[in-house]
Amino acid sequence: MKHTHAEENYLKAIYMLSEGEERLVSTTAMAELLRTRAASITDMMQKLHHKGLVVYRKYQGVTLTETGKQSAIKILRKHLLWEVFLVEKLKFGWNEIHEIAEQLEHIDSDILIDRLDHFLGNPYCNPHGIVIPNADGKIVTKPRLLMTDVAEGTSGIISAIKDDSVAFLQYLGKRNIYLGAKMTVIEKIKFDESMDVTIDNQYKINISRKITDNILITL
Amino acid sequence: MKHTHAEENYLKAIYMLSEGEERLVSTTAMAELLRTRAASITDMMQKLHHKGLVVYRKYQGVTLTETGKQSAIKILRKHLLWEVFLVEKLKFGWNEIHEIAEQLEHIDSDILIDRLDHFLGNPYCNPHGIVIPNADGKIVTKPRLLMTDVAEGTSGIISAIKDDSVAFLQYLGKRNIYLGAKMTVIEKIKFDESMDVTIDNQYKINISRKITDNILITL
DNA sequence: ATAATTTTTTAGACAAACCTAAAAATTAAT
DNA sequence: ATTAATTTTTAGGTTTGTCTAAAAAATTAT
Repeated sequence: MKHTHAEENYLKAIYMLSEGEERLVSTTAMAELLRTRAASITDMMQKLHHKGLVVYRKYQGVTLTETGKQSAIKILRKHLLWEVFLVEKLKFGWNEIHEIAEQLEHIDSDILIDRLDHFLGNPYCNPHGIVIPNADGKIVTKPRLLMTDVAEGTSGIISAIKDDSVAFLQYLGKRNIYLGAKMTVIEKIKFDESMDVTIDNQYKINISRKITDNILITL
Repeated sequence: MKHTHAEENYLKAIYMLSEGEERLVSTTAMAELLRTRAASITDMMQKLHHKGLVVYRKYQGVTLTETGKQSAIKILRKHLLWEVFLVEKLKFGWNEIHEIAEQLEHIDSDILIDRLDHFLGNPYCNPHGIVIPNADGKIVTKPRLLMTDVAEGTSGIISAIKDDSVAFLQYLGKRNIYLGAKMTVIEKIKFDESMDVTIDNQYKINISRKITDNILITL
């Protein structure tokens, strides 16, 4: 099913506010998030109810139907993949990407998203660490480890960075540390809590405790 | 100035139909191109006239004002850059890209386009050889040469491919020949009219007359 | 030059997505 | 348990972009 621009925004908003659960979402909460008026929310909820995308009962709030949820997840997937593109390929800072991704998420082409996903190396999550739903709408949450706690000899895929300051991002860029890269702990140095690691099995670098505290990996 | 989705489509249509010249564009021509009705065109032309983007006189057709032309060129630039992205980065075939680029061209962010342009290596033209206007709306047409006619020792940037069959595109892909690559004629072989060339000064390959007939370069 | 044809415009409607202001329902407070 | 406050909905209106059908202008044919 294809939705209008506006419908997509509402579906995504409900999904965000109910955090993937069954929780009822209130009209005012949505109005605030979407920067619109409560009356507009009501209008749209009635429309989406008729379309079978939400369950809406007057004065009670809404939940997504399974169909509606799948649509919302698809939009979210697009949003997150474009965010990865903007950061990893176009070198945007993390603060600048949301607004642009809000536009890009409405581009309608399944094959485009497939290819973008592949082009980006099938990233596990966006720069902020939010897990990207896979092509069939499943959200596979792998356990994540703080780099600091990884044992010697262990490899993992860099899947999120906690600090999003420009300084840190530049540090990472210079050392070719990027989302989706494979990082392997070669040796942990007790003295200063730093560690020697390799990136993509290629070259060895030493990263300090401050750095390891800000990198999350999936095994 | 910011325009609506629809306004942008109309501006681009006028620009396409007048081929960058002052030529008057008729209502029916636009209706056909935009797959809409003549009455809708009239409505929009009156609106754009009020906004100062076109000069419209009843029953006489429209032309773009300088402002309107600059807007149209900006949209075209975005369209063409996204097409390069789709082909060069996401490996789309040339037939599949237009529809997607029609959507992407409406994404509103100057910085996004700047960075995309840079990411793509500031391409001179789209895969079909249409020149991409630069950031300040100028269309710089460099003379283009058929590869076949290039003298030994000469280098140029691949700027268009005439044949867009899947077979040819695959041939190019395999040999790492892509839009924007630097091609240098090492030796022209009289016997079969083939030539030895290097791609990006890196490796030498031999390309037949049939190939050179389908590659255009700018010096 | 007049009639026939085609093109273009006007007039009036409609759907989508929003709004404001007032009414109704729910929730909180005494 | 009423009253007060808040939330939500309804009713009616606006803008954008589309449409159809009819009128007007321009073009082409006789």
